[in-house]
Parts: sequence; C-alpha cells; structure tokens
Amino acid sequence: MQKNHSINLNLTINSGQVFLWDKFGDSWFGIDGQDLLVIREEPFKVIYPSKKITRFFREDDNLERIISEITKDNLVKSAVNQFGGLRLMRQEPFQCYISFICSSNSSIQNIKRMLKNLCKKFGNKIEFDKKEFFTFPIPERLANASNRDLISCGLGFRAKYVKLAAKMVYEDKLNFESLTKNDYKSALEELKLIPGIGNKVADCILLFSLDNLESFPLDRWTQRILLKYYSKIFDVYSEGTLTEKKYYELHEKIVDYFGQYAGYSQQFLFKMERDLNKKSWL
DNA sequence: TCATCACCTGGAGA
DNA sequence: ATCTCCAGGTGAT
Repeated sequence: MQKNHSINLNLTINSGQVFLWDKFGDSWFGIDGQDLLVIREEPFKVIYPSKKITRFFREDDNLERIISEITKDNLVKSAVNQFGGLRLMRQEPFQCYISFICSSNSSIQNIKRMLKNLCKKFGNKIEFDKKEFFTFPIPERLANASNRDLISCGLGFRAKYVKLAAKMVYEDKLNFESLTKNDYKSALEELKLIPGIGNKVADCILLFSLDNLESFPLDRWTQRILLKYYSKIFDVYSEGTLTEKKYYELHEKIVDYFGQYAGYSQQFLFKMERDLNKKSWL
C-alpha cells in the first residue's frame, strides 16, 4: 500500500463529489455553502479560510484504518494505490442535497452550469483576490424562488423538486443534524420522501455530507463496476435500473463485503473506472 | 412488486 | 444544418 497519504486536490475535486470548484493558476476555488475555500494544489496548502479546514477533508477520519478495512481484494488495493490522494469530502449539507437533486439524468457539465446559475441568481457575491464568487443560496431563497427563475437557471424538470426540497429544509421539516444521527436506513428513507430524491441521490447526500460512510451510491458507473469485477460476489446480472428491493439487497451485500466504510471503497473504484474510460470531469 | 417511459437541457456524433 | 442520442435518475402508469 502506498505510504503517502497526503491529499491530492486535483484527484479529489475531480471525482464527482463536488461541482462548484474552479482552478485559477495554482489554486482551487470552491464554494461550500456560505464559504469560499481557496486551496493551493501543489503543495497542498489552505489559503483561505486560514483556520485549517480539517472537517471538509475529513482529516478526522482514521484513514489508515479505513484503507486497511476496505482493501478486501486486489482491485480495491490497486485503486487505492493508484489514487492514494483521493479523499471523501464532508460538504455543507444543503448544497450537497440540492446539487444531487440537480444531478439526476444530467451530465457533469450540465450540473455545474445549473448550480453556478443558482449561485449567481440566488447567492451572495463575494470577492477574493480580485475575483468574483457567489455563495450557495440559503434554503429560504430557493424555497421562495419563482419557477420561472429556477427554469432560467437551466434546471428543467428539476426546478419543482429544488423548490420543494428547499422548502422542506427552510420549514425545518427536514433536519440535516438529526439525519446525521440516524442510522443509515432510516436516514435514507427520510430523504427519499423528498420528491426528486431516489436511492442513488439519497446515498450521495448521506455519503458526501451527512457522515454516513456505509452509503454506496449505485449509479450507472458503480453498477458497471459491480457487473464487470464483482458479478460473482454480488450476483449482479445487468446494469439497468435497480428496483427498490434490488437496490436494498445489493447494498446489504456490499456492506457485508466492503464493511462499514464501504463509501470510501466506492469512491476509489468509481474514480478508477471513470478514468479508465477516459471520462472527463470538466 | 416490477417493467416502461417521459422528462429539461446542451453537447457530441451521425 | 438538423436530427438523434445520451448524460452519475426519478416518478407516474
């Protein structure tokens, strides 16, 4: 196993977790809720905010232990070796929630465009280094947004979902703090009550912002991975849409196999297979 | 419980 | 130029 466990920003940002990051010069600029994060890529250094952002990069995780727990086979082992600097991030929950609602049946570049438009229209302008950025909208702004304004951001059929989802948070009918404390299954079910959120999106929200490391989002790519490398172990025979029951059963088997940190294994395998297929991240 | 299908939108390929 | 297909799914029949 690779000894160097330092963060590789480029790998981490380009692994499908976040959408509002851009690189200018040798630094990355990212929006996380109401915060702007500025980080120099090489060598890794947090430029702003000056207080160390250990939470965002999950530096409180015991990575040694996690890596040793998820390396159940040679495939994970080689993915971990190849992408040693890849990390899961702990995003601001509301942004993550809206981002993945927007992600359904869309492409990464489209998702980025939608979210940027939302920030520009409903977020707050901030300046850094003579550059202009927009924070992510707070729940109230999106809950009160007109359908026309949301459509103008390019959300398409997702516009109504975003508005409703924001309303649920604004009215405190959905509370991220309590979701974080819930066990995996009840948190998943509660998220799925929101229109526009199914199993895959719920899993992304849980894994990327609500500290549920056993989440293992099953999308086209992860299904392809299971079919290609793990068909015997998990009894997968196609990569079509999973039924409710199959999704649940498959997740059970995955956690049995990869363990409580299955989400980390997913991230390494996902990144590996996407790169193998030369998919770009923009 | 399960299989089909429509869905906003922009970019890539025919 | 114009069209078709598809992209990290979901909800309604």
